[in-house]
Amino acid sequence: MAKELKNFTKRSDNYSQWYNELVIKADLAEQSAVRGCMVIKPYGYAIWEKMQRQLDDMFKETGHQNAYFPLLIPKSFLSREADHVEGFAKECAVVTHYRLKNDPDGNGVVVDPAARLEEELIIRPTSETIIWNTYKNWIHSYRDLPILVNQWANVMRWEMRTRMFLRTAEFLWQEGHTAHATKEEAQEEAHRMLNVYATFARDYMAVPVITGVKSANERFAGAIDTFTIEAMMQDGKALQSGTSHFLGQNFAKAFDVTFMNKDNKPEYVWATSWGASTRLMGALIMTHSDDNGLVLPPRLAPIQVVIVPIYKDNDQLKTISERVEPLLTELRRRGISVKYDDADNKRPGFKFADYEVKGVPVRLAIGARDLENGTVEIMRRDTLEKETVAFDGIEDEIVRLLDDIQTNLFRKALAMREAKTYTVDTYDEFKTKIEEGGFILAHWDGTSETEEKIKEETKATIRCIPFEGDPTPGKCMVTGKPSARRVIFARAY
RNA sequence: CGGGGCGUAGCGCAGUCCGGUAGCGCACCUGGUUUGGGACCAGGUGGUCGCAGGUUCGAAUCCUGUCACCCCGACCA
Repeated sequence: MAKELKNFTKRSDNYSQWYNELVIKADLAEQSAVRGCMVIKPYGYAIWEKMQRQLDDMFKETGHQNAYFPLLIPKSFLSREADHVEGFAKECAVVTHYRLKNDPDGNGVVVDPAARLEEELIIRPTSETIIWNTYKNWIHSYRDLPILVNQWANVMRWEMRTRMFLRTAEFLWQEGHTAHATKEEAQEEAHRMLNVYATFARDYMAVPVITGVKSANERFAGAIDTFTIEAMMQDGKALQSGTSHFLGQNFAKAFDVTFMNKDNKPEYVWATSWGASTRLMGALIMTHSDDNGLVLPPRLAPIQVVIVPIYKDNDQLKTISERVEPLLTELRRRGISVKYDDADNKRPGFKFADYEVKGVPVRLAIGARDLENGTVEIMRRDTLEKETVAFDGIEDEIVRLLDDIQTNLFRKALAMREAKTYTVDTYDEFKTKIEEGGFILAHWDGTSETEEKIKEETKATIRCIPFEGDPTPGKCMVTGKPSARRVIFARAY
């Protein structure tokens, strides 16, 4: 076993440390010089780009268009919606000046006190306020509706504790902001976009998610309803991976956005917003990866197939390259991203280990022995199984294998979640079980007080009130009061 | 903001208790041999020891101050 792999922290030893090392060793990202911020490296960004492209296609298919709004938001905008301020005020970065000058004492530059802004600007923690301030000018009549806009942007939330991809001070995301003439239409939109996220998670990330609605405590600041997709990581903790909000008329009222309906009566506009961030990268990493490094689902892998030649001299390399050339062309023709790594400054063993850490789904190795026998060695990253197969017709085998890996990853993740999902009826049992990690289905009386008490005593929160699953009513495990149905509890990231 | 830790070469660390010429591994450079699971040998480059004071003939080491960063809590996607 290779030196570095031996030093690689195991999932079972320290899950957080394993995650951190993985992000760095797989070349996804690193800590930046700025507190709580992250540098996304080219390989990590390539994965994000694939996610972005796919999500963007799905947004377009559901009738949305992209636009861009400013990074800076006047402070007064943020205070218009009461709950919204409450939720974000504590974590906002604020721009107070617009100029620097040379330090009179000769110590570089200082903020020029003469250049103080009359009204401070907030670096957006989310864009509802600036967007609704803009929508006011866009919407006059029911004929202007709906507005279905999405923005790809960065936002900043000054978190006290950060972790790469899962919680960084600055993060990349998309935020959809829609405006509708009726309540029903807005509610439908919020559900539609939640389903887009759930489909994306399932079909592309191979991450099974539970869809549901958040309790009042966990609701987005300013929303009437927050819908969520919740995923389970391998340590049993929950990760909120995307949210969709039904905002009612809250922002329309705060920013005075009305339209004339068909009856020539003014009405407040109904709204939704929905977002998914680079946190999805964290979900992807933590769901599939193992003690050998990253494991990527083929549909999001920047490199789906890597081919490593094994040779003793240039003549051999030349023969192998000639053999491989038509295969590269054929795979690319089929839309498979393939890398032929004939770099001479790394030995094959190093390349094997390196692509494994980086999660490349399929690896081929071809050497003199294979040339003689008309074979090639093929390895799949998810199971690490290797076999030597006929070179002819390998394209079909690769296609089949990529497909199989994609399904297998989802199946494994789902099996893991099911194995760690428990149904519990008493609070005592709950307290024991929560220590093991995982999702707990339990009855809850629907009050914030009970939820708060459970959170304080066990660190577990209600992840969501699921849309699917057993809808049978019962009694709250804490208070014994009536419960409409079981909800999902877990400790969360 | 509370509680703990750390700061020494690009990275990971030892040296600090007990002051005496700055060390190790990885990486990097040169040459050679290698190439089917992270190669080996030989030689070499690279450090104001976080910063500022103080004690001392002499400080990475002792003292005072200060600044970072990391981990555990409170906050959160």
